[in-house]
Amino acid sequence: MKISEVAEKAGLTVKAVRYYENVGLIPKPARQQNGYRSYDDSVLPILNLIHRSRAAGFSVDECRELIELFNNPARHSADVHELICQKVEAIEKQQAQLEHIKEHLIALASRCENNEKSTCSILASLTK
Amino acid sequence: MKISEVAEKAGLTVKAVRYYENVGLIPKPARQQNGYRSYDDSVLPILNLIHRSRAAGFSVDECRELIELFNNPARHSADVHELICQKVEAIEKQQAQLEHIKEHLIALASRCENNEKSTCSILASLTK
DNA sequence: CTTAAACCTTACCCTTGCAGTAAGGTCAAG
DNA sequence: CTTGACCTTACTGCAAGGGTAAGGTTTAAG
Repeated sequence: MKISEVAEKAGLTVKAVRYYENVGLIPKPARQQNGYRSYDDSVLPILNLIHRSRAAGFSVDECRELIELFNNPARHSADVHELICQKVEAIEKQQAQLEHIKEHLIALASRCENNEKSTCSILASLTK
Repeated sequence: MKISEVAEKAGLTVKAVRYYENVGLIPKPARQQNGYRSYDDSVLPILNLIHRSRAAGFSVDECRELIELFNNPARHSADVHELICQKVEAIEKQQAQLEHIKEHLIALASRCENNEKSTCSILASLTK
């Protein structure tokens, strides 16, 4: 398989696949005579794992941990469970922050004159 | 005022103040004989605006828009209101995404064996 | 047979919002 | 006189690739 083919099968871009190789997430593939990367199917589970966990908000470094667990036959499923739960907590923290900011903005907006004049209590409040 | 003084008054780092100058958010200040930047109080409202709106999730470019409105005596307060509301909508979009991801992760975790064995339906699901 | 499209390669710059560091100048206190 | 706390510019780095250049290859069509 050439790179565009694995990329498409995994739902990734060619650029991304080469990037994951550069940062060591996936092993360096064999090369054809012409220098083209030559993949076999064994890379697909890892690429799928990367694609899905990136989409689920994991950083590339966190993907690395997941891949190590995936590659480790002596892993405990509880370790994977733990990683997922940590991510859920991180997301909840982020949600709380966003909620906080949103409420602040809504409070600002509600005090706004919202008309064609230049007097603006939002700007007044933000520059104080 | 020297740079560390304005920075502290606005709750910013010296680095950040110089950065905002470089990207044109604040005007280039006068210089003392020794080359040190010399600020007067007029920069403080702008720095406060930057500090608060950055904390509220605005990008530096969005801060630029706010500053332009702040500097424009012919502004309409409705325009400021509009910017805030757009930001609120963006935050809500982000919240919805996070919620989506979180639910996905929770669903994964709930199906996990969560024990000392290596069989892991999370990894199975992510690599499929 | 030739050419153009569609691949592939490496390598470098761009993004965001600064922080860190180097290498140096300046200023006040002890 | 020296130490320490400031200040200056300038360069590098972070995340996670995207965009582009400049070139080699292959394949389908004319």
